[in-house]
Amino acid sequence: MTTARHRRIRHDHASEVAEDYVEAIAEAIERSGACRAMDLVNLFGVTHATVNNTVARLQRDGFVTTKPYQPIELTTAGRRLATKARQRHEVVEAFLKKLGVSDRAAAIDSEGIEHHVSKETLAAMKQVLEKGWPT
Amino acid sequence: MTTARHRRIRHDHASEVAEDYVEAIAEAIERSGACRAMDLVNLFGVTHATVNNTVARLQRDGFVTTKPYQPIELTTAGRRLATKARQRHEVVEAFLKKLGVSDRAAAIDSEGIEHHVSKETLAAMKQVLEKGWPT
DNA sequence: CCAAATAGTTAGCCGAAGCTAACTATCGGT
DNA sequence: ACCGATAGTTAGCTTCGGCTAACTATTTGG
Repeated sequence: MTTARHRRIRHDHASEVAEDYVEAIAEAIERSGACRAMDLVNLFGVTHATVNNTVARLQRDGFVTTKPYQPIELTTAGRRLATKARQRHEVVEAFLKKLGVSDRAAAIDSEGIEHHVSKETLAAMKQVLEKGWPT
Repeated sequence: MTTARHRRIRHDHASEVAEDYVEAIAEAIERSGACRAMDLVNLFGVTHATVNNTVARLQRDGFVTTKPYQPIELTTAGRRLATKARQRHEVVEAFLKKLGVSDRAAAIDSEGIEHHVSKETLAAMKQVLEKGWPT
């Protein structure tokens, strides 16, 4: 029982970085047509070497494809994950704002929180955004 | 700018485990008078070796003291951190329940979320618990 | 009271996510 | 057309939070 809980926590953490990267890659592609490693370097504030490592893991796990000196591309699985992550992110951020939290704090907190929100909690937040506070 | 954000994320993660452990140690002491490594083994579903490593880090960082074959004790800093963590945890969990999330999901989600909730968001949640939904 | 069960320690391994340093490749401007 | 700047790669290191295996210490029950 506790083992399952524990594995969940570890796995969640392992995939958080993947979600963040894939989300960022999708955004970069939308915004500028392509995602270069430097976009991720600038966004996450890590070195190019770290971006390389992480993107290599994403490729290994089937979320992106890369060719030397070419932009990073998302696979179908990568696009799916990116969409899911962004939707969750948007709901959490909007919910926090509706709660009365400042834009700045909502932006920061939603980044951390989005990875830990279950389907059920997400649905409850969406409900509030659409229909207002519960009775 | 992004560098600061990044460091925050990394540091947050580093201290998440510390918070979880310290919170659990405080609970065990309250419940049974003392915290043995086995309590943490059972709670987190990790091996005794892992608990040993982690507790060693907690000691290095000044949150607990240990002596061979003795129960784990909290330092003042450890107790302070445990109290803070538990308060946050309780607020988040109660808030989710008030949102209409099931007890089960609220318990699980609050564990992940509590570490990412800023003072401001926590205050907003507390406000809701005390005074009801915002207008 | 002693053996077995339980608890704690130590050593050595792994993968993830960071880093620096040194290198190579590509692109732009004169 | 070249050279410097920018971008990408590779190698090797660190810490954290996991693990197994082998050991030692303590507690407990027959």
